[in-house]
Amino acid sequence: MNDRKQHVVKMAHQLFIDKGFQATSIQDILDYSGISKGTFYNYFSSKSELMIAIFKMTYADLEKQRNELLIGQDRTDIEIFIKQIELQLKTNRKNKLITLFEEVLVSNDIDLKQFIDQGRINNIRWIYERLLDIFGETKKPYLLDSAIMFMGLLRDNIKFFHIAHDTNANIGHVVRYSVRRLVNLVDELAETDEQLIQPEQLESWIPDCRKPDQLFQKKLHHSIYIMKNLLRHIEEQSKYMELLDFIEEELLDSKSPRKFLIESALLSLKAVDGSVWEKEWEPLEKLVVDFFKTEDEK
Amino acid sequence: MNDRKQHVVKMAHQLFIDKGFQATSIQDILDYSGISKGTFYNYFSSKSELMIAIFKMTYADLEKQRNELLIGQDRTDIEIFIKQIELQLKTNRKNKLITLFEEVLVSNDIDLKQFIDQGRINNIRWIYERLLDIFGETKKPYLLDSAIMFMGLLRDNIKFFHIAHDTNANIGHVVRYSVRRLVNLVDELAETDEQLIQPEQLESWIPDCRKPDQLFQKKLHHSIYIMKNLLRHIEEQSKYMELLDFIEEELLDSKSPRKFLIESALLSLKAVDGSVWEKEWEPLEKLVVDFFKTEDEK
DNA sequence: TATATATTTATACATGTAGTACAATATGAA
DNA sequence: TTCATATTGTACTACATGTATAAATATATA
Repeated sequence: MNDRKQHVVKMAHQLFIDKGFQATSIQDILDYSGISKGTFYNYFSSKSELMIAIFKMTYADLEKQRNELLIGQDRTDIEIFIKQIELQLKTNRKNKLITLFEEVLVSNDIDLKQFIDQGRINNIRWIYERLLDIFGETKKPYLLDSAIMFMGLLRDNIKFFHIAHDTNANIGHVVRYSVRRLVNLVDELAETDEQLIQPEQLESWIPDCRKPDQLFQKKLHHSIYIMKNLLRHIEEQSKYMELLDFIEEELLDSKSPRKFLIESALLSLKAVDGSVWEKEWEPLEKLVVDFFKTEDEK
Repeated sequence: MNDRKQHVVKMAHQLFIDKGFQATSIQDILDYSGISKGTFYNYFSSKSELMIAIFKMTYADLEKQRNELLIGQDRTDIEIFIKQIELQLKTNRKNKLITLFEEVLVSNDIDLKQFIDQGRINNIRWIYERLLDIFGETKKPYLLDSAIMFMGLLRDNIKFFHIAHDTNANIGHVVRYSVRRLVNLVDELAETDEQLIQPEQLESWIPDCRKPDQLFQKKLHHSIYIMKNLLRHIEEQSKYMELLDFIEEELLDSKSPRKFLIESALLSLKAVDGSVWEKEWEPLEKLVVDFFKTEDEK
């Protein structure tokens, strides 16, 4: 990434921190960083992509600092873990990451959502592995559950502590309180031998080669789901339902989906009236086109 | 709210559930519910206001169902609490409330944010009070912390359980697992005598300093409800109904209720005949007087 | 039934946003 | 200097929220 681009990222991040993601327009970013629209879209294909760049940079930095805390230290020392969590919280606060996450999670941008979700899962995984360091193999079956619940209770403790005391200080106090709950949690789970989610599940959550495919699946399913709902009050709905089902099946289950059949089905579907319908039909068609484009490249 | 308006709310809610709040344009709502733009803006001043209407309706319904579960039951029975939590989760899922909350929290609409935040705090308070029923006064100092952490860990348990098993079923299993953690949490906090946030804090969260407190709201609503019933067999009832509605709305929803208008409305209402009526009119007037007295003190 | 009042519709309009297209211009290395 | 690449400026499309208003329609009342 060149200096100029880096500069835009920095300026945009500042604007996002000050005004929020949604409230910052592209024009704001252009003015604030002194570039033209053309250059912006040369760098990033959208505001979302710029956001991803910001997240990536911030998280790379966090990870680096986080690992530095471990250098030459005892991995089983829970005090180091506490310091790492505090670091993470401070980074979050400094960069308004939580707020930006939330904003972004609702921005109708599936790619961006995917990115954030993956980030969260990575974070859970990091905590899980640190807990494995600290509590040892014997507690392993309970540590994914513990990691998940720890993140949940920590987040809300921070949130409401902040509301109650209206201060950013004393975060350390909240972290220590929450970690004590975590320790108790692990002990109790081991004692009663209760497990909600197996740590092995983590492996299937990690990004792998099938990920883009899964994303496509999700998008397709979502699109078709919505269109089915729209059909509810339309005559001949069953015919169109069948067409939609056929497209989904042919694309997801068939080894070599028959392009001509799917295109014909799409055309028949286009005949349905209504502007809402039309607005939903288009992305479906785009999905199909993209599907066959990448299919040809293989 | 008249039938037509109700119909619009219903159709819009469906669209929000299917496509999300942001992704649904006003035009979509117009098409789907078959009204014109003029009518829409006659009903609601914005999409946000429509959203508030949806939230209010859904939550009123949830609260009703939730209380019905308690009728004739033992408040200390944790099984009832579990049923109530499950009900809440099901309502959330059915109405995509979590998603809509998140969407709305970033919509640059202060009133809407305020509304949602208050709703969350109310929820915490409700849980706190139920925990007080279940665990008793002796555990009181730890129950607000417990309520907060319970909400946090429950939410994430549900979320990741859903990711892991890709199913909406077995919510009950997750709830029970989480409630067992809650019980252990309360015990442990009492044993080690640790406290993060004092339950007394709740009181300061409830009244948004500009809005009347809940007790006042309840009293007002009750008083107006009774008076409306009395009006049933009286001529010009609709005029008086409107006056009553106006008073309630102006006192509860307006940032700076117009004293002169409310007093004038009260005077008009006094004109209704009947000794029973008079007996109900007086407490209402007292409520209003008290309201403006405390308002002036601020 | 006739008339006044309120509601609803249809349409045009103002404003703001994201993103595209493209010719003109600047920059920097061979 | 030349040539490829980066950048700019401007115009354009498309779509969104929300306002304004005259005309049509429905409702209540006398």
